[in-house]
Amino acid sequence: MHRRKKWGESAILDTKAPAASSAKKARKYGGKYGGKAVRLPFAERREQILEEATSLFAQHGLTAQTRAIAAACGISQRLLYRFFPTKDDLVREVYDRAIVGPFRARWFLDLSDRSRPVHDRLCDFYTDYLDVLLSRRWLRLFLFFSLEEADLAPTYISSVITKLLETIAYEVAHELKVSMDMPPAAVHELAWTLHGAISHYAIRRHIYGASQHVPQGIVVNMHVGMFLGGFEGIVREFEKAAA
Amino acid sequence: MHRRKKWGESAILDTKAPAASSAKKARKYGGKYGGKAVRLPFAERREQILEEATSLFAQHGLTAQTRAIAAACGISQRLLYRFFPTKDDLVREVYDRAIVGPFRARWFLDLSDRSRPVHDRLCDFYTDYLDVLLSRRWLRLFLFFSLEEADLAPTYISSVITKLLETIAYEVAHELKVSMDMPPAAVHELAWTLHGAISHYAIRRHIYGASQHVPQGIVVNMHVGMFLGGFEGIVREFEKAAA
DNA sequence: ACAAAAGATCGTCAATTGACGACATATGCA
DNA sequence: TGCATATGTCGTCAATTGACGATCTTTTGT
Repeated sequence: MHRRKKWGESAILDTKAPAASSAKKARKYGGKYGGKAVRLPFAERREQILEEATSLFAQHGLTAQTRAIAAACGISQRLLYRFFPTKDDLVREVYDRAIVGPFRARWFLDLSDRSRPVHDRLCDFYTDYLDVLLSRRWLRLFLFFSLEEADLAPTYISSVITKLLETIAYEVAHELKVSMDMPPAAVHELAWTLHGAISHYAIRRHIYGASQHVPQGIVVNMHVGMFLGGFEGIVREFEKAAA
Repeated sequence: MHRRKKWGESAILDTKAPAASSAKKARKYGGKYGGKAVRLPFAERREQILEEATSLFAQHGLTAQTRAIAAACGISQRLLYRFFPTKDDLVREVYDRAIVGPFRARWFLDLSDRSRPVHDRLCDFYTDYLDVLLSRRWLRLFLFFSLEEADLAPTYISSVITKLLETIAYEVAHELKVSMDMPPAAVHELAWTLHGAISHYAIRRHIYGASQHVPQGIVVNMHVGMFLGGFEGIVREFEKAAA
């Protein structure tokens, strides 16, 4: 937001909307349309719109303009409304696809595979999780949704993440042979110390532009090691405090 | 963003701009002005504007309208431009005041007070830090700035936080009597495991609306305990890997 | 070949929004 | 008292933006 952007020079819509017609507006439909866009079948065009909308929302927030999305697709703005009744419908579908969609059911299986050390399972899981979910695009989208659409984000958090936290906590407890006699909320907070630390690592990398120096593998290892190293002590302390 | 908001019913500017004049626009200046706002000295009005702007930016993002800010102050929109040449100038000053301002120099002193156990120092520090800095308002503002104004946020992170991370890491290393023969970036990542975990706790509380069940004091204790419990092992492992 | 369906565009409307010129009124001070 | 100055408002402009009626063009089925 440098000074006021000069009128007509949009920061987002720089792809130059499809020819504003050289002749002012003399002829109405002077024989031929600008008809440039290649004709695509319904489903395909719809995918393309969702894809471009996702990118633009991730870059500029949910306020990214419908005109910019159309320009990115190489189509007229009006055409968007043949696929989505309102911008809000488009926004919601982007949320379902790009936020909730990428979650992998396989993660739960791999995390529960007790034939491998839990340390390795956690490192592998978070390496994958960072690449697939905690990417720059996903994170920016998620934060924009959380900040601007308070009613959508919680859905995602509560259901899937909770299950993930419980899986992690119980797998670690099993390998360390400690019992977890604490209320569910406490179990969640315990697992959040690892999950939150790694999530924040992704946030500072992708959102704040920091933590670029130490390789990701080392960082993941450090976080997992810290978690496993402190886990038993915390559980014992919790049981002592509860007694 | 439910459906399309009806025209004229702004989600943000609901304070009804100071009387749109009952009579359509018949009389131009019909003898008396609407002159409602109490007259304030320059500096005082300026403070008020910054305060209201901060609140609105935190709630709705940096796109909150100048008209809404003016309405919140009970003044005309035009008056804002007597204090800030452009909206962008207002935004930047809000950043300096509300983001960078609240940082306490005292934190560094208290963290370095070796007459107290480092566990207590860390718990006290993060309790205060959560209340003062990682509040809902500060966090939302910081995230909006990070997402929408990529050039401002890094300033804050790099200078102050780095110093904080180093202080914490070295104080813990001193008490645990371990040497820290590792590159600065690694020291930072090490301290980030605690600082990031707590920051993320604040984010999920204030931004995602989660983690409301376990009392803050317990959570802080858990994070600090986890950090101290895993610290030594990680440092040793790092030294082994480097050898 | 030809009409209906599907894909795509033009032009425009009304609300929003940052900015500002012109004008009004209260306050302080000589 | 009287005017210069500081504080404040009105009205409006131009660019932006979601939405949509009216039309045009290509494809498809018979």
